[in-house]
Amino acid sequence: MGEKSARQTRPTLMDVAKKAGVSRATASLVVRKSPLVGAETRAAVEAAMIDVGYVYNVGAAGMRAARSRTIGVIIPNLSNPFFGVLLAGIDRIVDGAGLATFIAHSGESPAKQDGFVTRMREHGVDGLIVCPAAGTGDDFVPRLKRWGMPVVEALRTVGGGAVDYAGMDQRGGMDGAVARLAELGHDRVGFVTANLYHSAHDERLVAFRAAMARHGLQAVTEIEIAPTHAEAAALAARMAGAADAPTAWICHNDVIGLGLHWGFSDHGVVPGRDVSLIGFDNVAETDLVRPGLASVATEPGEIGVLAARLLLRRIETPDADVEILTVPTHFVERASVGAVRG
Amino acid sequence: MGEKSARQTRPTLMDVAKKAGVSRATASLVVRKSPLVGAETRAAVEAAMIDVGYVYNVGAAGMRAARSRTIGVIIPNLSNPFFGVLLAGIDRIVDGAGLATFIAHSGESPAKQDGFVTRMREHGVDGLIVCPAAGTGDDFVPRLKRWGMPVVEALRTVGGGAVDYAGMDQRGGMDGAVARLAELGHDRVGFVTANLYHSAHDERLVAFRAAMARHGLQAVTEIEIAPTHAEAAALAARMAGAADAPTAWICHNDVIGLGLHWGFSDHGVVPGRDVSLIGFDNVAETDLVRPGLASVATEPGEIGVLAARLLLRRIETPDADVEILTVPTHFVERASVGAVRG
DNA sequence: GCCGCGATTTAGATCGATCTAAAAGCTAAA
DNA sequence: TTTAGCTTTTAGATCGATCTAAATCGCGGC
Repeated sequence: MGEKSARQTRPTLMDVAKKAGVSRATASLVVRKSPLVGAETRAAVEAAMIDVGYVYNVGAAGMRAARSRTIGVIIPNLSNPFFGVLLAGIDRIVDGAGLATFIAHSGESPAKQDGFVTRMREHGVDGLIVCPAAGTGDDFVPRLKRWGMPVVEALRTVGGGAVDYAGMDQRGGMDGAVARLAELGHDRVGFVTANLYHSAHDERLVAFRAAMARHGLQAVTEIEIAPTHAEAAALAARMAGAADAPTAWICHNDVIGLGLHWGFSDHGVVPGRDVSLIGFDNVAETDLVRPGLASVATEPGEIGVLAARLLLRRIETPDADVEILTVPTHFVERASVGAVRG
Repeated sequence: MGEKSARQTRPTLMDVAKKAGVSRATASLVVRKSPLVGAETRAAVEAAMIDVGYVYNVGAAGMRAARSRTIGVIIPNLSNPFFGVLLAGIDRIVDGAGLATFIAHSGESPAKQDGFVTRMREHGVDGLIVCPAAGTGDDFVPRLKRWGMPVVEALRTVGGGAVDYAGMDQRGGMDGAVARLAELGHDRVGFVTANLYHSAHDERLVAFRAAMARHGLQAVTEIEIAPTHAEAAALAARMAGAADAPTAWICHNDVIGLGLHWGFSDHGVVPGRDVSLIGFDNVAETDLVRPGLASVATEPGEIGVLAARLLLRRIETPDADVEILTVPTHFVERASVGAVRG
């Protein structure tokens, strides 16, 4: 207080230049690490920068250079740790490349998502990584491309358009899961899917049907519920006493899988003995329940890394060929899976 | 392709002004919703904006106006869903105020955290919400304030300096937990804390001791471990057979609590019957394990909302009095807690 | 008809960097 | 000594908005 009456104003490149006895342009070359400046000039400017406490102004720089050194990420649901890990993977690569990340939480709402896209455009982000909210319209990505925005889709894709994509190969893990069930003698297998419609939703369902057909099993039931622990537990309660219920269940994700586990256990149906359960995503909690929940492992962190790399490449070379990257998935067996009771 | 050979260039306020037949300055007043412009002029400009497909350039605006309409958030660990919920709370308020959020993941590393602070300053964020990484030095916040950066601490605080803070009142929930244990006849209670040193770590320990003293109980053991499921399970394995082990455990967080639950269960020590367990944070998973893990409920989303409000206020009025906000916590009983075995 | 006053509108400077194109320095060849 | 050809440095325009201070427009009162 009172030390300076004027609102404090940060030193600019001009101040640095003056201090170092060079021109603004030369100082600018130094901050950009251009090879054009002489060694002693560079040293003098760098010393001056420290001396005056210079802080680079990315905004001003980006204005002239027409790039913000900023990207945007739109995530549908931050309270799912799965997306937290994805985000951490993205951040690692993006930060390593010297860019900063805007984050937005769509809450699975396409309307909110559109709002964020506008905001990101206003902020002039250099590119966007999107995991589209369930129910996103087919025109979403084409519109972004029409605006010249570099885009990468992660985990989910909409509209089937030609756009870079980083996701997972659902089939490998699904096949492993179904194969194991077949081996254990299960022939009536149910699938529980979520009522959020997006590409991963469909892919897992399709992968399930394909794997079942491949192993000559019949899908007794495909049920769709809201992906919450409580809804899944309620479903298990209904199934616990049902005649001709499947002897094994595969679930769209671990939230549903853990919920079924809860519901069955509470009704005296022991997973791994009376019913077999398999989830998807292999989150940390699958190890905590007794018996442990078998699950298909996916690598959200790795997918984040790939998505970020794709985006950086797209920003660098906007006309590069579209690339689709998938990381493999694999079945992780735990005690929730057992031989069919006979 | 080929429609325009020139690299596409976004329309500017100048284009809008020309289209509407007004000056750049007037158009600027319209986008800023100034009451100075006449109704029909405003309408004409707004029509022109839509007509030319105008996108506001926040960067350019911020340059002159010396504010970026941007804030930064530094989070220690995105894979913990607790922080995801915090982030969602922050985002809701910040977005509502028309600002965008930069997010950074320190991974509990003070060095990475410093790097992010630099990046945020370079981007000219209007303020910062920080949940300081464990081990952050006492000078961290004072340095930020010296730079004139509006700061709010969330969940954790370092250096005890005068700075806005949004956190939780650990004592209420802790007291509820200890009171219930006393009522059930436990008199030997252990506490498991984490080896990550930050204010919340200390607060919970202090709250534990105070509550124990208040209820005339003795703290048999205070153990410090790495906060992972596996470490906690290993601890439980060691304790399962130990003579004079506590009859009840309270844990720094649910990760440790769930890990103990796992370890005890695997060694035939049944939570709620042979030992009582209480966690902290009341994450969704406490309901999934059998018996359910009792826990102290905290509200990360609510804390995020408060932190965001504090920051917006601080940005608005930099000289406002420092405010410390805490949301109450409360004990949530589940079957992992039971009467001491006689 | 002229003046004053509130309501609108505007020209021009400005924010802090980058870009372009040209100037200045330097060495070595003619 | 001059010149060609580097390397290094620089002046000045520029990005797209906001700000300041002044100009312009209407309109009622003298």
